[in-house]
Amino acid sequence: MKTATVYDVAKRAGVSRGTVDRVIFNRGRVSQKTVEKVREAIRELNYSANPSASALASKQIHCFACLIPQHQKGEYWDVVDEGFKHGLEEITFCNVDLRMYYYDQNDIESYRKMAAEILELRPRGVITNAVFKEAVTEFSYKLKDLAIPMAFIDNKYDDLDFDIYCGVDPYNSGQLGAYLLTVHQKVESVAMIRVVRDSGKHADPNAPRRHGFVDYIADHFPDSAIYTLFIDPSSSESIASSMDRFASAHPEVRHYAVTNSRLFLIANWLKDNYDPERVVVGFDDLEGNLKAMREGLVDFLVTKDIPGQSNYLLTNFVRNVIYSQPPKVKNNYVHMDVLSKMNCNK
Amino acid sequence: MKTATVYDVAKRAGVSRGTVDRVIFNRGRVSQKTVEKVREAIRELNYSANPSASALASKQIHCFACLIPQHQKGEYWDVVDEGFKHGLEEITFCNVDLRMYYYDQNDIESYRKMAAEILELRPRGVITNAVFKEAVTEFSYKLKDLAIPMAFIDNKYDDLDFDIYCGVDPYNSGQLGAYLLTVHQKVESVAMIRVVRDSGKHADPNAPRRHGFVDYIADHFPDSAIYTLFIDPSSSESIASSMDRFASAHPEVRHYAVTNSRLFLIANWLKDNYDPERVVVGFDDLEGNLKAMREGLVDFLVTKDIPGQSNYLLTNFVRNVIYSQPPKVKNNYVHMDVLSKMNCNK
DNA sequence: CATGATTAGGTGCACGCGCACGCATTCACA
DNA sequence: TGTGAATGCGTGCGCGTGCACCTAATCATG
Repeated sequence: MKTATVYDVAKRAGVSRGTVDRVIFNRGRVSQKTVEKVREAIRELNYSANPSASALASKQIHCFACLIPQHQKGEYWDVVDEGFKHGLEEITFCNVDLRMYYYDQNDIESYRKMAAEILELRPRGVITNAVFKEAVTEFSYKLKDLAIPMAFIDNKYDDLDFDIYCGVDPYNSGQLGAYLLTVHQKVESVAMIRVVRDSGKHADPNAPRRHGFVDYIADHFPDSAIYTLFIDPSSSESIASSMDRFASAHPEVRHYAVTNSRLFLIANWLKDNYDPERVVVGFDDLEGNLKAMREGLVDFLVTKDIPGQSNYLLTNFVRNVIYSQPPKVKNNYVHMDVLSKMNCNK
Repeated sequence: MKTATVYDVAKRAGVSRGTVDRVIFNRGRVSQKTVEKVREAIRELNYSANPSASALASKQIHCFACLIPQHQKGEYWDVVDEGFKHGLEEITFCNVDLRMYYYDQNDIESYRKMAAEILELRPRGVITNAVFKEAVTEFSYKLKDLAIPMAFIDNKYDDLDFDIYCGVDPYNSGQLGAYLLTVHQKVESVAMIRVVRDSGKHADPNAPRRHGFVDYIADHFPDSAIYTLFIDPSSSESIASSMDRFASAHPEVRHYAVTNSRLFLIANWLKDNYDPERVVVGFDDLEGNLKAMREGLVDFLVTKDIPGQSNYLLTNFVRNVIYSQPPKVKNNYVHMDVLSKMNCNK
């Protein structure tokens, strides 16, 4: 079965190809009556542009902007970034130019500054994550004024307007971590390791995951103690001493969970203080975390396909925007994956 | 940066576009010297055809054939099939016609018959899985004679010629299943449930997985007994009675593994004879298996992205064949995934 | 050496679309 | 009523390929 072309639509509507083109792209210069005739013909013939021909003919470069946290090599957002790069390659034929912008997770003003730059760029679409409620909300409203669609990656604010989202259900991921930490066991006390942050400024993005974790433990082991332990990522000596202090204060604790993505920070301590009885669970398959797992220091990692997620989001978002179609699924909750020493090699 | 076109290649090689075209598609009618000049120019300019323009210009329909086991709705190969369908949609602009052929897993002659039909069709490429060593080998040789490339899905024969493979490492998956069955526990005896087959005719495709499972148990629990229990998929009453018989003969066994994909066959028995102390592990996220997991009858499922795997294989294979490029990675070992009650909802 | 077949290579067109340009007709306003 | 601007619509070209068709040179053969 042959698909309809602009020419078919034009013939059916009794106009020329140029007019059909103007209607499709809302370029104006068409009378209301004609617009409706053309729309009708498009609907009747179920016309949609041949993507190959579009890409070939259009010399226009579709500019998209992405605003995510700045990061070091190997960190969580670095892997997200890779996924975007990879997705970009998949849609080369769409002539997409993806501009990356990075903000400082501890500085809401840096987010605002980058957001302003993006607004000036007037891209066809924007991807960002949910961090500073206030700043993201402002940004979202301004984008809406300019009719620029927006997508959330990794986490989102449900009350804002966005086209598409891709990420895991963080509360559920916390529950899964707790399940794996305690499966087939009796548990009396659990240590939950957090990273100190300049937390006055913004909501901790890991909070929902932590809540899932805590709720699961409380539900299934109501008599168990949950200790929270803060470590400072900027100093490895301070990490070791924090861990030492905790371990000697609570020698009975065998179950450790790191609810953020940086389990690798305590890998050295786990190695230097190895205890075969200890159970350790972490999140996200960063290279450092995987290394710790291969060394037998970690029992389970809860993760997901991080680059796959950003890849998926980008390619779908771009397609939606370029061909002005609504997303098939707005909220894409990615599948959580469990890694153990037996399946942690890519 | 502009990508090179055929025209650029032609200019560089000092020939015309038509000659470049003949070289790329091996249409002959070009002297050896010129062929090399053109190849050289292609390499230097890192030329690859613009997929949009190719798709637009080519009216040719690329016919591919796929030969996999016949199946019922919801079974393993049904999910594989879905992945192919989905992949086909992603590459609509490539004008691919994928013809599906199905054989009877218990009848090597049915494989031969379908293979013969495919040979007559002369497709651009063939996808199949490794089942009947003899028949697949014959098929592979005949395809090679016709210069038709071949891809393996799910499992493979390493000594045959194929372009690309996609599947899990089955031995490793068996090990992972054993690990999850026994993690954090002392194990004295294990039941391994198999499906009776017309096993004289062909090698059991699940053998490597079973070996991985058995080896892991033997390595980590040398004193543990491993019992093998056969069930007959065609009769649910016989399944129940087999299970009953085994359970009363070996009441001490708490660890059950189903090493094929049909854990769902014993779901009813597990429910009717529920034992909170029992640990159950299975393979593959078929709908029936997931249902059993949601009902709390199964502790872990080892699986992978089944449709994703076939989708990936198809899209890459087609691209390789159409643009006559070698695959980036020939052996694609897909990541194994662990499902528990906490992450078994899509 | 004549003749036809074969080999090596070039050229033109169509694919479906985006977009720049061009040409009428109508409208606003002096 | 004349004139320039705005409106409504049609046409032609080019994007990079694939492929059918054409030409010139070479070769085999009697």
